[in-house]
Amino acid sequence: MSLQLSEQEIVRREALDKMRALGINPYPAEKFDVNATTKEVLANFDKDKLNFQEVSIAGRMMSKRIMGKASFAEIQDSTGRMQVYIARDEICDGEDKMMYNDVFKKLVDIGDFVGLKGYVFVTQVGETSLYVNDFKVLSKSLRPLPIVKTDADGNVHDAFTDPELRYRQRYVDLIVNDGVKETFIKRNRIMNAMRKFFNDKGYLEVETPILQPIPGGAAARPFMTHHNALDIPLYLRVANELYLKRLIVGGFDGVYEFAKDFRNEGMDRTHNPEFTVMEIYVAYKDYHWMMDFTEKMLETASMAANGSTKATIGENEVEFKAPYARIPMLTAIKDHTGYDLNGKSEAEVREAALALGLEVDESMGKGKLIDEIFGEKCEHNYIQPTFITDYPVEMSPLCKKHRDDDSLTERFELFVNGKELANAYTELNDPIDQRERFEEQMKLSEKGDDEAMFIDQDFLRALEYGMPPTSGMGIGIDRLCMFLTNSPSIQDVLFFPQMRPEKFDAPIQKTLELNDNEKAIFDILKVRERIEISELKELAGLSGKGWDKGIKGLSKHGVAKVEKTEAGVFVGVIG
RNA sequence: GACCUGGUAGCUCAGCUGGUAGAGCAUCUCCCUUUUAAGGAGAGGGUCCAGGGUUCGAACCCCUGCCAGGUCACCA
Repeated sequence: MSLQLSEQEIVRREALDKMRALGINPYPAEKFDVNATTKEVLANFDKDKLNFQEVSIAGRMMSKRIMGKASFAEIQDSTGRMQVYIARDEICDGEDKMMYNDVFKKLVDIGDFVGLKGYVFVTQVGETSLYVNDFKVLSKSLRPLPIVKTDADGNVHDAFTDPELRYRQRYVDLIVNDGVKETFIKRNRIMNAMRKFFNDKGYLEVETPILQPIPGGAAARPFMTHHNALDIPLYLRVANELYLKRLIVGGFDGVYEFAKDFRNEGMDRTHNPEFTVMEIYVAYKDYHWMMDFTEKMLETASMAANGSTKATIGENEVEFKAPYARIPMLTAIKDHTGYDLNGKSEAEVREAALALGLEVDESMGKGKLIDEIFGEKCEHNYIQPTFITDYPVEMSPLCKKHRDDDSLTERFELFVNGKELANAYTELNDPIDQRERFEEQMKLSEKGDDEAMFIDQDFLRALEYGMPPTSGMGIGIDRLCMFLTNSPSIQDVLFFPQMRPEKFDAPIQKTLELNDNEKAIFDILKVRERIEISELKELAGLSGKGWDKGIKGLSKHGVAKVEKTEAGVFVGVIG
């Protein structure tokens, strides 16, 4: 081990050894009984009632202010931080002042876990604090934490802000940055509220396969993997739609799943290769019903997150209170471009797209063109939650045709803050129509569309047994959390966003400037690691002088070592 | 994938037209029983992302690469 340790890391390792030398276990096994959190104490302490007189708290030491025989420190637990007062003669019995002078003052560092017992009081300056009379080391921290401070005016000093460090070392981000935990707690509250909303209606939470032989249910590029025992390719799911509908065929009235989906596509502020989607399917409903349902669900989620149906998203104030505007797609296009595409031919739609300055190509059919116009000219305008309804049939191969117009489908997407949040259908349950739609997807695939859907024969078989009229909806949980926590990047609502793997330094051959002789010898040693000296000399093929200089140089650099043993003289690499 | 910006001490950042590295906090030493981002005084700490090039001399200029962030494209 030739780890490059910083001065501060060395100091902490030395402190660890000194603790052990003093008979203090820096990593004790036994439990430490906690009977209060800092949050409870700060919220409920009343100096007239004299409550919290036998308090036991535990957490990380986050600051230390030593003033001779007494000190102030801050302890951070899962709920927050509070100040503690530690006086030498309180934590040390009799003459032995080791616990204060050595352990607390010198060997305990910022970031160490400690357990503290004592009573709560208010200092002269008016801060509720713990008067410590017992002090125990619970776990030593070997790396220095960034020290983030907030002054009386709320200004943050030395904030830990580098996004790369924050995402790669989320644990540090969570320790030192206020508000990070809150985002993830809200995420949990949002999902719990949705779950309760569904369960209260009697819908069943289910789990369906992530490893799928056919990645169906969405137009997206899948991740591929391989199962050894079956010797078949498997895909990570891009959606769970087709499996959930099979369950509706099977007789459930409502099923839902919070699912991780995987798409092998680009990454940016709103896309992570793995992401969470909630999909729900309810029998005997249509997309109008689903709009009512979605509104109420979001109202509930917003209340759970923020205690309000209003949410601030960047510059915008968004109102999640139902009902939301419902605008057919062609109306939206007419509103924002002036073109009425109702009943127009593909050629006419293409003309309109060109006139609007869009890039179009021959492979784009009418549906794709309409979608393109909407995406470019309309989408970003919908800041307040808005249902855009009735999409062209070509764009929606799993959606039932519109009851009044068979060039359209009974589909809606919900837009919030100019971005798509949810997608829903009156589900296609006509197995013959479904087979034709899949076949159209095949044609697209043959034309070169690499995300056209595969034909899922088993799914078609299931539909042939009969699926009740059903409405289904999918919502991006990460995006919803971004909105409800006002996070500008998906990375802020994922604990561990995908990053290029970090390279950890290989300790060997760093900072070393080897000359040619040294290099010739070292190249052999890298492979052999330990080798008899005369064999090494022969393999290196150097002149007598070159050999001599090379091997001495390597020893001096500390990368190789010559050892004389009973069995002969050996050269080994020093890791 | 294209373009823009950045990578300097544990953290946040300075570093001018190139002259061989600086601050605050953290760390270490000493002094001090109630201090509020910070008690006082002093000290140590750096492969300036990596590799090449230009130059008497490079953290700085040029080239290549790595990593990250942003914008766009692709994509729900």
